Amino acid sequence: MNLKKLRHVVVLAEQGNFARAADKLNLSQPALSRSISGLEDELGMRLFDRDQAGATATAAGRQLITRARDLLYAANNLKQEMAQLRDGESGQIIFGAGPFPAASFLPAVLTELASNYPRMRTVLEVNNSDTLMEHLLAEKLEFFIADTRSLRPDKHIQLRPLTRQTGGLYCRREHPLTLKAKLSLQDLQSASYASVYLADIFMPAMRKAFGLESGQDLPLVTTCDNIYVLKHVVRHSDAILLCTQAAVAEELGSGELIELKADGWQTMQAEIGVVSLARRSLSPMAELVLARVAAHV
Amino acid sequence: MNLKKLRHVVVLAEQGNFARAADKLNLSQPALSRSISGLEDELGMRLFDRDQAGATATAAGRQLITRARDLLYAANNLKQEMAQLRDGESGQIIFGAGPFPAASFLPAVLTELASNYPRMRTVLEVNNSDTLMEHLLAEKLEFFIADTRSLRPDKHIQLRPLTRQTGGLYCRREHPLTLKAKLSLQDLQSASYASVYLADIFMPAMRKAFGLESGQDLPLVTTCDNIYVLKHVVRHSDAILLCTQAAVAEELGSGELIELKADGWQTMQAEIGVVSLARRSLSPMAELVLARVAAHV
DNA sequence: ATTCATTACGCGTATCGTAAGGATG
DNA sequence: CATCCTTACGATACGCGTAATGAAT
Repeated sequence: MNLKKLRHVVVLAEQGNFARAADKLNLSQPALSRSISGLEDELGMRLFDRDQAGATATAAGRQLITRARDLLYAANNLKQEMAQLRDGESGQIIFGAGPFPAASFLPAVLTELASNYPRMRTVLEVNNSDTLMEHLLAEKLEFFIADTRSLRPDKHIQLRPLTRQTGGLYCRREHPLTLKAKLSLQDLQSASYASVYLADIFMPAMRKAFGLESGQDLPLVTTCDNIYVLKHVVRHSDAILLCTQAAVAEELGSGELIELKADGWQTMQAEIGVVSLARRSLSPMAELVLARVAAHV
Repeated sequence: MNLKKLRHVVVLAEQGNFARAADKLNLSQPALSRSISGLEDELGMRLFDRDQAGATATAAGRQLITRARDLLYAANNLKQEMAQLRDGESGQIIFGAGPFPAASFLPAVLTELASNYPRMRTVLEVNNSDTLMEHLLAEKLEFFIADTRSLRPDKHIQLRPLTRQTGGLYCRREHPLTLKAKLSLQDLQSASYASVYLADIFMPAMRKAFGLESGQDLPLVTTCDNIYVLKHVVRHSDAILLCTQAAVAEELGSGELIELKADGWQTMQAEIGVVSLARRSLSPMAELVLARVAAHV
């Protein structure tokens, strides 16, 4: 007994005639005849009485048909549900992002997803890479998008490079340093900074960029993984925001924030990539999200 | 997508390993592998992530599995239900019987069915042949068992002979005619009778048996299709019961009723048979009932 | 080397379509 | 003879098992 034969039974009962039913099933009439009598043999009962007028379901046939209808309906639903899942028309995707992606391209991606796939639930966790990695390994996230430089290679982890974002120093228009024609590393060293949480691995590079000795600390006054919070701090204080350009593109455009450039300052680059579990395939929805991300990068 | 593949998915998810799942499915491991990846291709999604540890369902896989379980459960129920229907372990059979079968072998048949097939619903309509025929043609009955002599041949009707029952005249022990050594047709003519409803077609034969002219009426005082009612009348009056011997076997055995025999009286015989629709097959339950009937005849 | 899974290949069964064969009005 | 359904027969597709292959520890 399989779904195909059940469908044959149902359609035959509806049409009351082998030829019409076979036609509707895209089947030759003898094939339908065999299919039905095969099922009858299997069940050990007549399901239809045949005569020149056509076919009429027996009592057993009628009982089978009502149940078979339910079964076929459920099977159809299942198929549709799977198709929706595949096409991102339903279902849920949980992923993570570091502060820079979350502040640059991801808002636009989420906006697009929300309008084009209204039935798809998207959950985004914005956090620092360490926490994201922890959650990924616990399978709380399907993947995350973040600066991948601090990630140590791991065979359980799969890394897909996405884009580079150039870093910079950004301050408010009224910042004292904007008055100077030229800035030196000395000027930068004496300023105070706002930045996302920086992994220890970055510290040597940062000290080098700022011309600091290995014992000296970076002049960070505000650390927060939420770029929007940092932006607020920088707009209303003399702290300088240390982040990627893409994360402040809007404020640079409106003139709210201004980039500071100093002689000898080495521009740094964030390597934004997709991090996922090596032994877990990405769901169709995840692939869909990543495709939209790629389009917005 | 078919039930077989759904079962494969469910068992694989349960076992978490192709080899064990294949074993449980009585399948070779490569066959299961092909089955799963075939379904994955069909649905356009990965359902399982594989590695050396085994197979783990993806989000889509997990969703499929929960629905597939329901579907397989329903399909199994359907199969069992059909088997029960076939074996008479459930379901309903509605059939009819004339007064003579109802008073002779049918009580024993119904008793046996009730104890051996307690989950089978049996509905018996006891009535005269004309009414039974009407109900059969309206498909209110699946078949009926009755005296078939009055039935005119009809291509829509199928007739299966079952048994003959010899007719006779039965009265109570205290009946005046029992005092006479020998009875003549004259004696019978002056008595009064109780009988089931007799079709017009029988009248000439009855008149002949009683030695009556074609104008004369049969001396019937009580007509009822319920033999038990007639028996009561006969036990408490001088009416003579005209029926088959089988219908009064018990009362003859206990001596409550006595058979009257008259010179020149021609014994009549009821032709008991099964009447069903020619273009409707009998259900397995009907066949079961008829098999038990045959054993009791 | 062992333990997973997949791919290759040959085979048997199931299912199909065409064509021929009843049965029935 | 027209209209049903069933049987016969050859072709195809599908699913299976065995054996070979691949990947990972």
